[in-house]
Amino acid sequence: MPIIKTSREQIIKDAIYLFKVRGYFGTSMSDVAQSCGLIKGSLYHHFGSKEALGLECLKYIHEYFALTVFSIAHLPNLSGSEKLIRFTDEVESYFLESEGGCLLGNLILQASGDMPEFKAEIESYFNDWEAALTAILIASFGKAQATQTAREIIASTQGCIMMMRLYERTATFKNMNNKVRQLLA
Amino acid sequence: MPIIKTSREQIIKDAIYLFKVRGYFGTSMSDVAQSCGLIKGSLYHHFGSKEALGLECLKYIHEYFALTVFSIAHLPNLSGSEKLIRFTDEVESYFLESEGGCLLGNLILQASGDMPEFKAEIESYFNDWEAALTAILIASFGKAQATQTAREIIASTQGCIMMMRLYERTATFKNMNNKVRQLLA
Amino acid sequence: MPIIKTSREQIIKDAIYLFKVRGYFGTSMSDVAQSCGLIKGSLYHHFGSKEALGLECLKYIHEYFALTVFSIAHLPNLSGSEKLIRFTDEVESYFLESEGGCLLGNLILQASGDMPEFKAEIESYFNDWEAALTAILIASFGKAQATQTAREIIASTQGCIMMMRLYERTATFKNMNNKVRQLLA
Amino acid sequence: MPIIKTSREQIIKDAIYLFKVRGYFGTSMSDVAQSCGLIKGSLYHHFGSKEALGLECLKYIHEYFALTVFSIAHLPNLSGSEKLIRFTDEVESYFLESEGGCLLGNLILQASGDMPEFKAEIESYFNDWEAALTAILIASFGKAQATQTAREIIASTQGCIMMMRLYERTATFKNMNNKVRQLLA
DNA sequence: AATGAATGAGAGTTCATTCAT
DNA sequence: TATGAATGAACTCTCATTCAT
Repeated sequence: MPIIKTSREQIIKDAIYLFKVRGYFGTSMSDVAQSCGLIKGSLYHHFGSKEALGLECLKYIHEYFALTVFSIAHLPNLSGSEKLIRFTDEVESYFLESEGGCLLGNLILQASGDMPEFKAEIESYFNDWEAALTAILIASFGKAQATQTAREIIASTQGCIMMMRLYERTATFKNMNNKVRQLLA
Repeated sequence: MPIIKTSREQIIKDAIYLFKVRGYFGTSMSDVAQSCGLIKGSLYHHFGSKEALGLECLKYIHEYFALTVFSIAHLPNLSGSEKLIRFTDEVESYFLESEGGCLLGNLILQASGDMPEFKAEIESYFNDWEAALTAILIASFGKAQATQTAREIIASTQGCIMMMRLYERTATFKNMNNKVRQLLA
Repeated sequence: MPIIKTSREQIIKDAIYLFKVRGYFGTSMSDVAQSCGLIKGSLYHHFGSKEALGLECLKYIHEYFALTVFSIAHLPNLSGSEKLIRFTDEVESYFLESEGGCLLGNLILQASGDMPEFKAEIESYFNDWEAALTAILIASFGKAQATQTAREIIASTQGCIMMMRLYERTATFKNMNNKVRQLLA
Repeated sequence: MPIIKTSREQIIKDAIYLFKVRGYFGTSMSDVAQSCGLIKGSLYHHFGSKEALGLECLKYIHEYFALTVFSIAHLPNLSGSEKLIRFTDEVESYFLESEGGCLLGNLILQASGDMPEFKAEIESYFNDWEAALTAILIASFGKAQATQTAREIIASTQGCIMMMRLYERTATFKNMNNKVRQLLA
C-alpha cells in the first residue's frame, strides 16, 4: 500500500457513508467525488468503475470486521462465553453507531442480483461471520447446532438493523443481543 | 398496433415483481411497461409517476397481508396457539414462494430515506404486522412482553428473508418459524 | 353554425384564456379539456388539432374586434374625432380588462415562425385594424400619413400591452390612448 | 468522436439566436446542443438547466445593452440631444439587425408568468433602459415627464419590434425613432 | 359526441465513463 | 494525478393524437 493510501482510503470511507445512507444506486460518482473534494473524473484514477469502488468498500468493511470482530473467535485465554460477549459487544456498538446500517446487508437487497462480484464478496463476509460465531459456539453446541445458531444470530442481527432504519428504536436490537450473550452463560 | 386494455391491477402485480427482484431504482418505467405489454408513456395514464406506482404496490401488498395474514389475529373460535401457527404458516409460505423477498422490507433500505410517503406506508405495514402478532401473544405474555416478542419475530423474519436472497437455504427461516409456532404451545 | 355552438364557443373561450395567460405552447390540450370539463380525447371531436383550435381562437377574437371595434370606423352620423375616441375607448377597455394581453400579438412572438396559417390570420387581423384606423384618419391626414399614423398607433398599443404584462402599471397605456384621442381634436 | 471545447459564450450566443427566432419553448436543449456541435447532455456541463441557460442569455443581452447602449446616457461631453440621438441610433441598428427581435421582450409574453427569475431579470433590463432614457430627458422635461416619456419610448420600441416580426416593413420603427431623436432638438 | 386507454415521439435531466490537457 | 469538457445511453415524464367502445 503506497503513500497515497490515505487518499484512497478516504474515498472509500466517504463512499461507504454515502452508499449506506443514500443507497448504492442513489449515490452517484459525482456525489462521492464531491464528498471527498475531488471532481468526478478524478475518481477514475483511483477506481476503474463505480462497481470497482463499491467492491472496495465491501472489502474494506469486511476487512475491518475480520480484524476487529471475527478475530475475537480466535483470541487466546478467553472462555467461549467471554468471546461471545465481546463479539456481541463489538457488533452492537458498531451498528448502533453506524449510520445507514450494514452496507453488505443493504447490498443484498439492492444489487446482488445483477452483480456477481458483489454477491461473492457479501457471501464471503457472511461466511466469515458465520464461521466466527460457529467457532465460538461449537464447543457447547456441536457443529450442526452451532452453525444453525450462528445463522439465526446473523439473520436476527440483520433484521434488527433493518428495522432500526425504519424506527428509531434500538431496544429490539439490544434485547436480541442480550439473549445472544447469555447463550453460553 | 393493437390497443389492449391493461388492468391497473396487472400493472401493479408486474411492477411488484420487478421492484422486488431488480429493486425499485433498478427497475425503470420502461421495464414495467414492457412487462405488461405497454409502452413507457402509457403507464402514466394509470399512475401519475413512478413514485405513485411504487406507493400503490406497497399498498397492494399491505392490503393483501391485512386480509390474508394479519386478520388471522382476530379470527373467532381459534386458540392463541392455533392463531400463531396459522399466522406463521401464512408468513412462511408467502415468503418461501415470493421471489425477491419482502418488498416493504427491501424498500426500507432502498428508498425510505428520501421518500416520506414510502416510509409512512412501510411503517404502517409493519405497525399492523406488530399489532396482529401482539394481539395473538398478549393473553399469554402481557402487553409489554407481547410487543417486544412481536418485534423480535418481525425483525428475525425480515433478517431471514434477507439472508435467503443471498443463500439458497431456507432452513434458518423454517427453524425460526418453528420456534415461533411453539411460543404458545 | 349548428346548435352545439355553445359548446364549441365555450371551448374556444376557455382556450383563448389559457393561450393568453399561459401561452400557446404552455397550454396543453389536456389543460384546455380540463378547463371546459371534457377529457382530452373529446376535444378532437370539436377541433381536429391543437393548431386548428388555435386558429379558431384567433378567428374568434378577430371577429369580435371586427364587430365591436373595427366597425366603428364605418358608423354613420359620427365625426372622425368621435369615431377615433370611441375606437380608442373600446381598445383601451378591452385590453385593460383582458387578462393576458393580446392573443394575436402574443402569437406573433410565439408561433408565427413555423405556423403559416397563424401568421396569415394574425396579419389579416392587424390589416383590418390598420384599415379601420386609416379610414378614420384619412380625411384629415391623407392616405399616406393616415396609414403611417395607424401603424404607429397599433405598434404603440401592442408595446404598451406587452409592458403591462411585465409591470402592473396602466398609465403609459392610458396616456398613449389619450394622445390618440386628441389626434383629430 | 472528437472532443471539441465549446465556450460558454458561444453556447449562450447560439441559444440566444434560437430562443429569439424559435421561441424559448420552441427551442429544445437538443436544438441548442446541435447548434453548437455538442450533444444534449453535454450542455449540462455548462448550465445546470434550460432555465439557467435561459437566464444567462437574458443577462448576456442585458449586459451588452448596459455597456453599449444604456451607458450612452452617462457619456461626458455630450449634449442631451446628442446622447438621445446616439442612444436611438444604437437601439435602431441593433434591432434592425437582430433576427428575432428582442429576446427580453419576447420572454415577457412567453415565460414571465411561471418563471420569477426570468421576470426579475427582464424587469431589471427594462428598468435600466428606462433609467437611461430618463437620465437623458430629465434636464429638459423634469423627472415626472421624463419618466413618462421614457416609458412611452420603450413601449413603442417594443411594439415596433413586434410588428417587424409580422411584416417585413421597417418604416414604422424608423419613423418612431426619428420622432424620438427630435425630442430634444 | 363522449370516453379513456394506448401510442410514439420528444422533452429535460442524470450519470458512468472517457480522454486531452 | 488532477482537471473539466465531452460522450451516449438511460431515465422520468409530457404531449398531441388515435381509436375501440
